[in-house]
Amino acid sequence: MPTSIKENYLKALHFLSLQSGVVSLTELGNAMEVSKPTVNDMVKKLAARGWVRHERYQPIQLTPEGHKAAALVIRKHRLSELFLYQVMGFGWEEVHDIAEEMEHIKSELFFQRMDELLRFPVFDPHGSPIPDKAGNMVTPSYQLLSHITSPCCVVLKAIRNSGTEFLKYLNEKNLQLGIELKITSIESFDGSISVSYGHCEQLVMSHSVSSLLWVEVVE
Amino acid sequence: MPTSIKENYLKALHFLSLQSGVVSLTELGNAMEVSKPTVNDMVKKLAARGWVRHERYQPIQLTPEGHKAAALVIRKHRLSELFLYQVMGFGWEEVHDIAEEMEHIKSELFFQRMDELLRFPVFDPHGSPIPDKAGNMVTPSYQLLSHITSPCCVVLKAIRNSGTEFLKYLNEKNLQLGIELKITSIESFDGSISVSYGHCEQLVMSHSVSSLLWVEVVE
DNA sequence: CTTCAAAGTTAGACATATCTAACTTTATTT
DNA sequence: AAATAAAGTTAGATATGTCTAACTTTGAAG
Repeated sequence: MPTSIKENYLKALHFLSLQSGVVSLTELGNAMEVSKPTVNDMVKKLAARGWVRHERYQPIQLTPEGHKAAALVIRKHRLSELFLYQVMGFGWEEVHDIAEEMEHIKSELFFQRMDELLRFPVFDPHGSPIPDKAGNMVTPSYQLLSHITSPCCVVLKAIRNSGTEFLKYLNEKNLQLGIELKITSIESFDGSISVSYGHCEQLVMSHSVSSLLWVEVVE
Repeated sequence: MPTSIKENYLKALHFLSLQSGVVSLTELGNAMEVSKPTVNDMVKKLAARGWVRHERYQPIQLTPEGHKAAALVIRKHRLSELFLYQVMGFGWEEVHDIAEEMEHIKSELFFQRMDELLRFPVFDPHGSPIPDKAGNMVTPSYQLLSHITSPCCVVLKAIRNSGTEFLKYLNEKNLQLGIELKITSIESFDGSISVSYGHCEQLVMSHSVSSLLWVEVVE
């Protein structure tokens, strides 16, 4: 049985290994805000349970079982977020922190009922895919708004960061998932992007904002 | 901050001290299913935090702060039970175990929203009172069905034990809160009670069943 | 191809929550 | 009042998750 601390290590390993597939001890330690010896010990325990592969001085890799265990925690997290949003009426900027606690509830019944009530949803309130009971999730091929190189129309599909502050910023600007953004200009020197949408004539987004928004180009 | 383990000790202390106001180390150890030295250590920690009063070789007593801390955990538990029952559609026999996990969620926002959605309820699905945010709860003056001495009509108001097995038994017999029971006879030698209600002509309840049902006499 | 900083490991420590075995105190029983 | 069982305490051990300080390995730069 993974303790909730081990579940958090698994989640961190999952997200950190998205790019290269492997994770360094130091990276994991930074993500979990613990020292290197702590990570080192924990990685041994995770390896003993078959969730990671690790050889001395080598980077860490999640095993298929580790990936599945991580996905099932992420499933609980994202189902919780959607439940908080849809059933309990929380704002999308409030759900992450509460879901961070709910994801460690062990009762399978609880999440099964949630899943049913929400009609087996595939996306959470931030547009992230919800893994199914087997730990599989869809992998939409969105692009980061910051990667768009020429003016076009895009639809906002997902938010890369579910931190409260950033979501509050989006609320202020009336930016919700599904909204259509018309890109009017791209400043190549600082990467800022001007968009218009809804009742907003022009919003200039810095690169640090546009790099957190997943979009889909409208043909 | 009480860890979830300390919260469980506080709950146990609350329930065990209902009768006499004090609790022995041994009683608490039995309730928590831990050894006496473990209880002894924990009691020192609880005392250090001001939740219990304890002198060597003397019984343990919750302080007012301890009582309040316990009541706030019980509040989270009972709110969760009602939420699971009313909003999520669980049966009253399913909610206890899930609420046992939910009660340790720290987010105040979560329980505040629950409270609002449920319209500030005063009783959980088993008829137990829900403490308010200050830790105060109503104390209804019900009687145990097993204490009734002469045939009369009573209304089932609360269940003393929220264990799954007992509640499933009540489900089978179609016994719900609010139902009116006509007591037709009382066997003084074994304490069994015959009742009729709803579509049931006669049900003979053993003392062990009737001593778990809180009722109110109908005038 | 040596040097050296970054990455990783080891050793030893601490806090929490638990245990068993042995000892002390309290209170009841004769 | 002495004996004794029950209740409570102490001592010493274990598991988990964490730390700092010191040491080793790896790999990149000169």
